[in-house]
Amino acid sequence: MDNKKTDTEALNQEIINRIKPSMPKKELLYDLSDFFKVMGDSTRIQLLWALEESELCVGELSAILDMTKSAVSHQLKVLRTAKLVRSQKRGKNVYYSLNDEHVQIIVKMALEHVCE
Amino acid sequence: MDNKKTDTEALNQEIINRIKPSMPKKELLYDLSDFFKVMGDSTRIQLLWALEESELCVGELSAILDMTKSAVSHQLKVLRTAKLVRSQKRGKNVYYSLNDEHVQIIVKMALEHVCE
DNA sequence: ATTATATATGAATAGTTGTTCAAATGTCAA
DNA sequence: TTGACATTTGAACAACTATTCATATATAAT
Repeated sequence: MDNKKTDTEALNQEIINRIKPSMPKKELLYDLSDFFKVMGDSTRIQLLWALEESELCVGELSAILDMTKSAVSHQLKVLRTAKLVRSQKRGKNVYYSLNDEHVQIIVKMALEHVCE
Repeated sequence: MDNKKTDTEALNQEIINRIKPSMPKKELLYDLSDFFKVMGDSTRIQLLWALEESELCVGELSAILDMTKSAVSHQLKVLRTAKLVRSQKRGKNVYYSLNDEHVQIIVKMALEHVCE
């Protein structure tokens, strides 16, 4: 009897058939990678790092990071859209604070990975 | 006596002076954001996800992800450079496996954030 | 040696992203 | 209202990234 496939390919198929259905669905996949994309910028990490210490307004964050208020505001919008921070207007200022407990733990984990 | 600054700016300076020195150094910052950048791609997340189940070669990964072997190989190189996977040549195949325990925990944490 | 298979690589391209700049909005004080 | 301050926004530009395609390398079998 003629096996259509070479034996290397036969070996593959078994494990492929087992793992392929256990892969995450597209939507979850995008949500996951989008989350990491948001974390994958040094400006945004600095913002989260600072906000871990205290609620801060845009001007203060801009002074702490040594960056334009505009650049900071743009990045805060990204963090807000990702629901990682929340904002609250008080007078002329807009105060930002952390919105998610997971983030601090994830950053800590990443630190352990990076510092080894 | 003449205060050079308005009172809104005076309020700022105190908190800025406290937080600014506690910010992470540039190098750590880049290491951190580089790590998240690597995770911030759905193809690479799929690769890590699959490798969590078993050691796999490029052809198998390419079949599981439904992607070109070339594209998979390119992304595996990124993961290898980031030391998230390691490779081992056996015969004609190159087998990849996870190289870091932190990653699985971090992905799990990110999942919890994303699925709420 | 030649052929087939497995993987890696480089160049090219299309798409995405972060910062800057200028301008708009909103808030308070005089 | 006018002016000063705080923040947001949109457009533009440069830098980066993921995939494709063609090709190169390496291993095994004939």
